[in-house]
Amino acid sequence: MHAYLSATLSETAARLYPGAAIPTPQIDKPRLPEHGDAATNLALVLSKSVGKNPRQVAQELVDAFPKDDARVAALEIAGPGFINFRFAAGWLQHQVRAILDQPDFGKTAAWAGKKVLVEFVSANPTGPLTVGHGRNAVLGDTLARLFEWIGAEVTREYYFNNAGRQMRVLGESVAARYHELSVDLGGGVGDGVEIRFSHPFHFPEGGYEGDYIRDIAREYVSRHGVRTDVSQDDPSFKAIAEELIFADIQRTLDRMQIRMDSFFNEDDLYRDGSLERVLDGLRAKDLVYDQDGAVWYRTTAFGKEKDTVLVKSTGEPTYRLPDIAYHVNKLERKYDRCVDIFGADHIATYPDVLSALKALGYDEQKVDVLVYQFVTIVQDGKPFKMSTRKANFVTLDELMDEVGADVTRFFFLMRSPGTHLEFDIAQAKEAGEKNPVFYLQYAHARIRSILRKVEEAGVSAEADLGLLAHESELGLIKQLIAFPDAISSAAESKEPHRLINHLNETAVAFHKFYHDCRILGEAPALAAARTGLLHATARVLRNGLGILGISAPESM
RNA sequence: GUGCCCGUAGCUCAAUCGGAUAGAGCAACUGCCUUCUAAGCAGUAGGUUACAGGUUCGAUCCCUGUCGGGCACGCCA
Repeated sequence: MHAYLSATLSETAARLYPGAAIPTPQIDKPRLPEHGDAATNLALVLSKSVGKNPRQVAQELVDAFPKDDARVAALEIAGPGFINFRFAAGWLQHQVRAILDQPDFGKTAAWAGKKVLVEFVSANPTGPLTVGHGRNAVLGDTLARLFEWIGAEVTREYYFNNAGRQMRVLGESVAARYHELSVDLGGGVGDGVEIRFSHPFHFPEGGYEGDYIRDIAREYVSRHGVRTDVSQDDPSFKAIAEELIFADIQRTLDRMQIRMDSFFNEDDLYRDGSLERVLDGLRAKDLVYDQDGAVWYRTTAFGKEKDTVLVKSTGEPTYRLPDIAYHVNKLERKYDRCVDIFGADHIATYPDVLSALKALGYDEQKVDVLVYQFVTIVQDGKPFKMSTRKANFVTLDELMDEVGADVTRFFFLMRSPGTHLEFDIAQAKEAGEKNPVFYLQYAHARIRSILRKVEEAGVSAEADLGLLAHESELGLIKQLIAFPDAISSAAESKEPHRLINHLNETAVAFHKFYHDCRILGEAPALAAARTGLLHATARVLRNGLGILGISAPESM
């Protein structure tokens, strides 16, 4: 409908004002129902170039508009020169049939044929996922789902590093706990027996203090027994830590309905020469130079105050070099769009990646970054500073144990990514009945319940949808047909909360319908028509909740 | 000190890429269950959109400045 209005307006304007440049008419949904079902500001935009006042332009457009009564019931001029359209009831009723005919109603082909990579979570396997990771994970996965609904072919990728200093400290932390445990066990010989290790052990500086490290140590003992000959830096400690922690992370993601398509190990970039290729390429552009034994990236050439080290004097790259190489790798894999999900703390790093990509001859416009603001954890009414290393955190698993996966996902999605999200643990735990996610689920459950009763009563499935003329019925239909636009808007803007807002409005429209219109007890033909409308509404809610990764319960 | 993000009802947040009278939820108050789920509905109250200017038909949105909060500024990741 919007496309039809826009195109017709465009033709009308071109016919009226042959010389003028006609912009693509913008069609909005007015906030107030008195302003009709769709509105355009075209007259206001044109008034200057045409040299007439906006109301006059609007009048001329309305007079010349070839009104198709089957679609548009009325055109009105309002305010400073808006043109408001009212949809024909017959057209609205017909849309219900269209929804009923499409199980995946809401899906569009806007990005058909596009390959999109969404990289998210990307937490190194040093500990369980915390609520801090939750926003990243849920935003990334929901964006991936949104992109799929506008036709894209999406890959979910998890980028990780298992070779750095943090992982070394992790392995040593496990080793230290293993040593303590072995002493407690008396070397496996018996309590109180003193055992001797051939190498010294100590808890590392800045080591990981969480209990999960002890769990890993216990698993180590159960697999290998007590070995007095290993040293603290034995690779077996890091290996088992990585294995078990990764398994834990994937379990957590699984609980949240997140399934990765690909895990990308940063170490591959070291092995296949990618880092050298990036350095050589940048050096050829005179953007890389050596100084003080280190290799520098000339970021001052792009307006930064200081240049940036890419390779330390120790010969070890900083994280920025593999970051660049990783994005080169993504673009080499021929993705049309590479979306990164970053917390606000990484906001300063990606301009370097973009400038390097451009310098190397890649289209950096294909890289698209969603930066979300931090989650502030509030516990006992006070902000709570988290640290994985100090074991000072709330894990996503603990959170889901308390409030469930649906509430967890919804909570991270309901706010705009750009604003700080306050996560009050106590409030989330007590959320229960008052939680906003239940409002949506309840609407769906209520519909399903009615449909079960309707089926028992034997209401005919053959519906004359032309009987849907009540204000609440038409209002609900208008809400339903806006669903595909809500999806593409949320996807294009990378703001999933827009879909939540829309679904909330849909639930409001349904509850109003429920309040005003009954089914059982009505004349059979009307009951059948309303049953059709309920099926369509349930479909929109179910599809919408599916995009959010939240269940649509049959009953509550 | 420099850069980025944010500032909207008592609290948490919306406001459809500059649109018409700035909206929800929670908290407060008033009504509605003999009828398909009251986890619902209807209503009342709550605002100088931090502040001061600017751009134009029109600004919560764009520009400048001030104040306040967060983050980043390392041969850490």
